Amino acid sequence: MSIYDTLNPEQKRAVLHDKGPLLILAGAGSGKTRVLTHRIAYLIEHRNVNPWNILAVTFTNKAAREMKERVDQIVGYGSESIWVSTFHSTCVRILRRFIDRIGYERSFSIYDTDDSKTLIREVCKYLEIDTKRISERSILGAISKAKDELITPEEFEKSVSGDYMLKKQAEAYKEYQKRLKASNALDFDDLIVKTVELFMKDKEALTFYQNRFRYIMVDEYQDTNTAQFRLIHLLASGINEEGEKEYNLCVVGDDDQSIYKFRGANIQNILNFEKAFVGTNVIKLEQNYRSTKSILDAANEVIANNIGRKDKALWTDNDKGEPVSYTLFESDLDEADSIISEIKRTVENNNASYNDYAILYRTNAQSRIFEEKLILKNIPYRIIGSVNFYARKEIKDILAYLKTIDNGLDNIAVKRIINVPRRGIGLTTIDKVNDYALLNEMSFYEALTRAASIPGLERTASKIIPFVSMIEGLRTQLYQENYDLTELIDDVLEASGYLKDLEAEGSDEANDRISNIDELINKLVTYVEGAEEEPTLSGFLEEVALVSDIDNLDESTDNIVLMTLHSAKGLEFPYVYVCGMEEGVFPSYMSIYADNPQEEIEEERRLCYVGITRAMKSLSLSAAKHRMLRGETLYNKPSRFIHEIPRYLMKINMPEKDFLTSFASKNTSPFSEYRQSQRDYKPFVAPEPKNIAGSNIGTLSYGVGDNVKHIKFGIGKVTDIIMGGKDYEVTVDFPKFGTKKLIASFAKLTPMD
DNA sequence: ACGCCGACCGTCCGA
DNA sequence: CGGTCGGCGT
Repeated sequence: MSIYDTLNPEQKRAVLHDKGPLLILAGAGSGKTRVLTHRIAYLIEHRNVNPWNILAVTFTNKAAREMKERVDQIVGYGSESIWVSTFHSTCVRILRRFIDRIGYERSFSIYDTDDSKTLIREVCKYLEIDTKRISERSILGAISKAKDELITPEEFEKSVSGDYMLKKQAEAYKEYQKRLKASNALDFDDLIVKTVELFMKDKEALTFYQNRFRYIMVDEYQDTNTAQFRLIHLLASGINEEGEKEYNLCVVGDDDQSIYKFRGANIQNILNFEKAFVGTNVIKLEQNYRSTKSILDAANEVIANNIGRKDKALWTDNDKGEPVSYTLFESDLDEADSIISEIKRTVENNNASYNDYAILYRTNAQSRIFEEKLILKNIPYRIIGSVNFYARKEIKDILAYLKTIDNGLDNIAVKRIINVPRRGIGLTTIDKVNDYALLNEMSFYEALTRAASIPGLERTASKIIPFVSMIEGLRTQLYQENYDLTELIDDVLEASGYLKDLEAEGSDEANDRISNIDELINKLVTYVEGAEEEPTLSGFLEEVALVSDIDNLDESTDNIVLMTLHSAKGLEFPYVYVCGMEEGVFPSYMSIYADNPQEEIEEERRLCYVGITRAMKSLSLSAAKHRMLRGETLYNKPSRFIHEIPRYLMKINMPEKDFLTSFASKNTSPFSEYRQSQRDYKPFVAPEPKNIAGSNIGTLSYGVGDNVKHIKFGIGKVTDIIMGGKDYEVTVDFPKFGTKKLIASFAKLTPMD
């Protein structure tokens, strides 16, 4: 009996697939990680593939780490030479070696979103862009979108015609990119873009990696953007010994779990994979090993409302389990309170432990209310993602010191710390130095070194010089032999006076900051001790830049975990609570009022599908009749996604008639009718209660008077709904086809808003 | 140069 | 609501 005998037939086919492109459509919980790891093992042990020739790309460090561990457990030898890493780390590794070929220095900095924001702010100021009219946010969004699509500043500029806003965005993109280059820095998107650029411009570098990566696996393929697709395509297009292109590319994904369109994910990458790679083998993994029947059925029913999916049907041999629970609370406070009390009760009755639970929500802001209750009740918890450790001020400050030492061209880093702690160097001084630097085409830091000769700085030069010599001193130390990186951070804290200032302050907040800095020191020590190669300052800084909060999730700690639905992708929990299931919250109002609501709502629905399929044993959904958002009370009706789950799969914790009428209640959004109604007040008239009788066969998403769409008859108006035996009979007036009586479950009528 | 305070504002998801 | 920014006084 071999390890491959434990696989189901489809899994086995995927694992034993030999050469050529392979697309694995892996439904939620269908054991895709298992397939990937076994496939790697199979290639090494039975196809004599050198582990060195395998590249596996994931989206998070956590996924990469887990894959490494699992491969290690089943492969006899050589697992350490398999290259398993995220898109971004893969690119950084490649660029650290070859980026000088496209005109950057190999010690480049990586800018995070904060740095990008600071930079674009400078750019807007320089270009005199009125950020009231064109927000920095929208410019950054446009730049990021362009980069995701591999559009250069020059191409962007050419593509815009008369539109003022686009013209300004093009200008800003150009200047932004120029300044990144001057700072020898890459933003997150650049990591991919510049690697593609390198491969396009330098055949030698490309061939080097094509020869190295003979077998490529990509996880979560549905979330790749155009740039990432291009990267993978380039890498996989190597020539084998026989002079042929083999495309030994195996991608795993699920179009139903594509939830990152907003950051450029291109669903066509998975939908058109077979066209992009001729001769693709497609394997569907449709057996779910994770969830109960009830949970899986609910997920299937919800996602069935999306059109244009790859055809697949997830099933399970698992027990039916408990029905999905749904509760409509009075308020967000009740919701949080009740969910936490319920968890506490179950855990205290020894029926589960805290780390069996996840509370999922649409937006990070929703975590606060839970956190307050959890602290109050003294329950251990962990919130993923709300405030990234590395986004904290004190951490960013210390890192800026390290970046300045590492890459003096990094203007954002230097400017951040030039007056932190206070050295009496104010804005006017900084502006003068900056002007001088721009005029003489040098970095901000270099201008600082010449402060004494900058006109108008005769007085403040005396404050700048000690700063420069401090940095120089630290830098010299760094290049000494046997100098330990962990000493450097201590020296920075000491020489800058940063720690002394905090200690002198003595407030709770200052003490918090000190312990955060201690934590950063710990991370540096861990890095130095665990580094695979010689630990370097650049190495530490890039590890820090590319880490996400989810990477540090430790499932063995006995905590309730709270996170967004996005962060939960790829995870599973015995008990899952999805809260805030209200129109305007989930699906978000942004999607409801978007230019293309159909498309955006479908993405929200996929997110809902992801949420539901995280649950193994029990799934609880909840909504609140009203909740507080930015100091305003909103009245939202329950989410359409609740409505899309058939009634028979749910246990509803309220009277049936309240459940049915709740969907007809008023929805107030701060961005549309609500604000408007405050200005020109119209008394609110409740909509007619929908003509739906209580039943156990599911509810309709439309009522009498609504416009609905029929696949053949088009749009019509519902004039009557009657209960007929075990189904609804719906009467609809179609302008072109007249009045039709339709059976609801067959007719598939979709409501028009 | 810097700290305080009130006005204003923006609203999601994330490596 | 909570963060940021700009004006003002020291």
